[in-house]
Amino acid sequence: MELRHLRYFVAVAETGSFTQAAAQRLHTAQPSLSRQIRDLEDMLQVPLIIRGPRNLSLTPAGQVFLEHARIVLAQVDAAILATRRAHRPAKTRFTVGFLTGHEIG
Amino acid sequence: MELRHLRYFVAVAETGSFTQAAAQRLHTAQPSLSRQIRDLEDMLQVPLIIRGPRNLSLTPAGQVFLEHARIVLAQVDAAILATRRAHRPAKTRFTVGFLTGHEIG
DNA sequence: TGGCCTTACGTATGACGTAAGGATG
DNA sequence: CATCCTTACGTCATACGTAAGGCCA
Repeated sequence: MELRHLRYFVAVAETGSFTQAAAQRLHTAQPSLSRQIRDLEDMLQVPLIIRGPRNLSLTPAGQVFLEHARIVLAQVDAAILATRRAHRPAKTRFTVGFLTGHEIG
Repeated sequence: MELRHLRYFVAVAETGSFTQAAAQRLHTAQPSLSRQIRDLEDMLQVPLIIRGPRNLSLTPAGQVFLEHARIVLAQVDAAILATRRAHRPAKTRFTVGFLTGHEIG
């Protein structure tokens, strides 16, 4: 499993459509998206989405996975921010400089 | 960024060696691992590891990223467990069946 | 039959392995 | 010169796009 699967699944769940998610949010083709979601379900060995001809819905397991996936993706963003902040503490310079008096980045 | 990058980085950080991480934990070749870590640092635009000839150490930003990466990976595992449990609630069957009286999975 | 998802298939990006190179004690 | 990491390069897995095929109102 990779973050791509989480991003794709969240997009499908939130737009309620493979077509919408692919075109508007992921900028990819539907078949690729469909395949990745299928792969995700195969990995988990759990169906996440109930495909209807006109609309789709999440299984109970799909709703659980959606909540977790959102948290994971949010924490990845937080990790990036925190890491960059640790490297380049521009707006909190005193937290680095008040001891040694010199800058790192 | 993908989960692979987090897995690789954590393995390197915890073993303290590209060689050890590749052979013992990741079962891959060092050059591939080296490249993925480099890609990760390029994405973040933050150096994470200080390469020494005999040993390596983490930058402050690397330590921050390590903590976050561990959390993310742990939550992915938790997501998988929770999702499978939601699909196949064997040990808490009454939470599904006590209303409708029928089983899903 | 029109919209939506899936299957089939060819392409291409990139992850990986092998080999060679550079650096350090 | 022994060890570790990096660079170079060819190969292969697989993610992606296009086209065709169901399925259901």
